[in-house]
Amino acid sequence: MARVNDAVKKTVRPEIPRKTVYRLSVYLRCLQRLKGNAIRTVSSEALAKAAGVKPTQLRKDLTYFGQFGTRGLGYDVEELATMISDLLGTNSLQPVILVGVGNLGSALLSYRGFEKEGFEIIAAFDLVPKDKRNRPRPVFSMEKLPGFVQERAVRMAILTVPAIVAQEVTNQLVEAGITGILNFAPLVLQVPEEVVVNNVNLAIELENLSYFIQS
Amino acid sequence: MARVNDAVKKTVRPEIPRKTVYRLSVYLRCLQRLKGNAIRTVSSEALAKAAGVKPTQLRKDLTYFGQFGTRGLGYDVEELATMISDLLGTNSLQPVILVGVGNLGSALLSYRGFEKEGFEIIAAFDLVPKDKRNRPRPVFSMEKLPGFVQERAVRMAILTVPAIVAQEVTNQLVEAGITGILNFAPLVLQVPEEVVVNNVNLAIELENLSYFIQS
DNA sequence: AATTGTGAATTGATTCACAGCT
DNA sequence: AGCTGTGAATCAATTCACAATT
Repeated sequence: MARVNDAVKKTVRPEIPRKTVYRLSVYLRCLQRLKGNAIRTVSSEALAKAAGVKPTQLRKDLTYFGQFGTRGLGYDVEELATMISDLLGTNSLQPVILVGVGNLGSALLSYRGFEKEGFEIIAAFDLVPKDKRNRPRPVFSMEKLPGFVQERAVRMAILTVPAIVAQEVTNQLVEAGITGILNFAPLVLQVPEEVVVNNVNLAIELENLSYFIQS
Repeated sequence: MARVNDAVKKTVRPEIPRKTVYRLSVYLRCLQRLKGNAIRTVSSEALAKAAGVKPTQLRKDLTYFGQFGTRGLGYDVEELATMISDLLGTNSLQPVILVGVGNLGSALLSYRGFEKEGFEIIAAFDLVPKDKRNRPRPVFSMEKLPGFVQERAVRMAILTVPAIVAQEVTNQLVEAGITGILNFAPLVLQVPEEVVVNNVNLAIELENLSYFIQS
């Protein structure tokens, strides 16, 4: 069976490793801290140490996107922070919706930690209408979702529904135009390839710890 | 510069990739679902599909720990689930404490999703005493922590304190005998090497999505 | 003198290909 | 015949080593 298109090779995109993009976020946090301390310049060594990686890894990560340092001197904190922020698309506040207002969902709704990182949960959706007391955001019924997403041009959703309905809700989200899903349901979501899913599973994180602390 | 101990090779431990251990948790979830559906036997192909990986990866992952299948037949669902659960140390309910009862901390405290996965948050700690209403668990002041951890032989902690105090609190945890930390604070914790830290950072997950959904 | 940027080397993870059981 | 288990091959990520630059 001859491989007809061995030479075709996906397409030209530089293909940045996902881990590199994660680390970019970590670097950004460190840079923000430095900026807060009025530090203007940082070497790859110092920044890498703060981020918990090796200096060469930091430099290699950055070269995927260009050259940002000055040899003999290091990186300009402000400038590097801006460039990473631009890259990640977090310079402007991004609207996010949350779907599934159960225990964890409510929890995340009242957690304001996202805002200073460039994200705002602008609305939540659930099958069953929720008690309005103590809710910092509107909770709409699911039928309102498609219209809302379109109107407000929302692209990202936090999914905190029970596993049994997660795939179905995901289909609705995709249908509505959501292209990024932060999934807390413990299952593997099937999505078209233009949609990105990041999974967070706290039980799995605990299990993982559990394994590594044994003996 | 001759490499004197090229032959020495760390030590004998099989050195399981961390990603393999994560996937073990995913396999376990899938097996539990199968078990719920009264399915007794599964092929690497079917299980891998459910877990969102390639069959060879599943098989390779398992071989780190031994041989569990029957050629021509597949794996016994029950048996494989038990062996993974044993391996992860989640067959017996594990006590976990939570430190930092702010927004996210309270959220996780009221989230009961851990229990059916083998973990129980048996107590929470905070610097400032908390309103007791609506709290499903006791919230103790930090001074009580060392005694509690020792008495109840707790080894794992969920850390949801503000970043500014996270390192200091971590030191206290390590001092008290905690060896596994699930860290939600957005910084890199310094710990002795026998202590394992898993980081969960929701803002970073959103940022990462944000990057990948661009254009 | 200090520090970046980067090909080359190395290390690690995944996938292939098939031998070995049942 | 079907499916696992695994060494070898491939692919990807990290680290090294050093040339280039300020």
